[in-house]
Amino acid sequence: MGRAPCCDDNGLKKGPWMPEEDQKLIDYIQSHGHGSWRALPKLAGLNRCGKSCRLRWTNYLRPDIKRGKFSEEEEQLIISLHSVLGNKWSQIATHLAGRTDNEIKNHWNTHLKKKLLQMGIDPVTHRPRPDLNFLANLPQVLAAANVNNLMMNTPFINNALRLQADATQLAKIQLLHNLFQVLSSSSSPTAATTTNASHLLSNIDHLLLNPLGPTTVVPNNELLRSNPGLFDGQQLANNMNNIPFSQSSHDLHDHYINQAIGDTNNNNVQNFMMSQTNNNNIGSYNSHLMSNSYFMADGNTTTSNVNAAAAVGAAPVSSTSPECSTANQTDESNKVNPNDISTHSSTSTTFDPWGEFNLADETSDHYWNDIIE
DNA sequence: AAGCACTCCAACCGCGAGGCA
DNA sequence: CTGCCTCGCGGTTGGAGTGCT
Repeated sequence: MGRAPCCDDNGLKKGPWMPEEDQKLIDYIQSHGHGSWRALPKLAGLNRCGKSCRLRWTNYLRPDIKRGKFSEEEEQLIISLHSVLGNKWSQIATHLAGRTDNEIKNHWNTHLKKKLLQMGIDPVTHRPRPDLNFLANLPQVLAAANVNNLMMNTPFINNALRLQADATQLAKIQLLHNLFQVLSSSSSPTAATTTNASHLLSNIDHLLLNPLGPTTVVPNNELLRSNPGLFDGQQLANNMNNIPFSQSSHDLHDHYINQAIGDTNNNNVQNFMMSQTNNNNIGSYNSHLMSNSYFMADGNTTTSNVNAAAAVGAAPVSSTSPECSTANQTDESNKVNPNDISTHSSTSTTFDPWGEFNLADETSDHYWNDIIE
């Protein structure tokens, strides 16, 4: 019923193509075009089904196919496009000249997916993975990110490395946010805890923007005393098992990027980024959001991000299009319309959200490593 | 050198969309 | 409107290649 007959039923050849078969296919298509793929094998003298011929031509023999290793730029573009389009390989392929959907799909499954996973990024959602397996690897990721921080001070920022640092920063944010949730949902909170948690939560917006910035402080000893299990690894793990990476965090991320992205001409954003960079935090939280929205906070754009944005602009993904209705699709409502780039504002702040808490000396990643370990 | 495990990618499979009678 | 047919897409597989013990 409506299905092309299986090759098996017709005694047609399957499996790898011989050079002679390739040549017959090339010769025929070059002189006649492919026409009906179903009819082609007979006309070309091939003992193959039309489907097999079509695949061989489109994935291998087509003259405009570019072979060889994927460049760094191509990889970045694939990642960017995948974050927008999901597993729409054919759509992604239209933006990489000479690459086939099959090739891109293979490269994604064999290389890029692993790369993202190693960086603690969920290859489906392009967000940091909320699971504890990632947290178990966080110290290594943090160590790697510290090395990468140096490279991120260069004008031409490597997007993959940026993503890696983003993962680190977001993992911290996630940890921070979940700690607050643990605090605020404590079954027997002390008055001090309640006050502290309330204060923290009321200022979480700022904390999310600047969780480990120059004014980083940690809760004082009273907070720790009243929550003896708070920084206990096992208890933290148990608690976090029950707390999915909260959507509200995502919303806050997007909220802030929407503010920041509109301010690429505003020195505040650049100053903020610089302050983060100078404090070895590189504003990667922002850059994650920027990369998700295709633009960098410092006003620079990477080729891949520009291309991705252009791709979206050129071929908008409609939520009503059946082509784009899979579960894998990224939520377009979270994306920033590049056309809106001048409509937002950002503020530079010196507000200290930790307020009542004592300053701590531990402002480095070691502090976080210790918490996690 | 042999055996095993793992990686990579060309090719296949099954499904759905769309055209057409 | 219905059913047949073709095409394209995304997921999966199998085997060649490679590295390790």
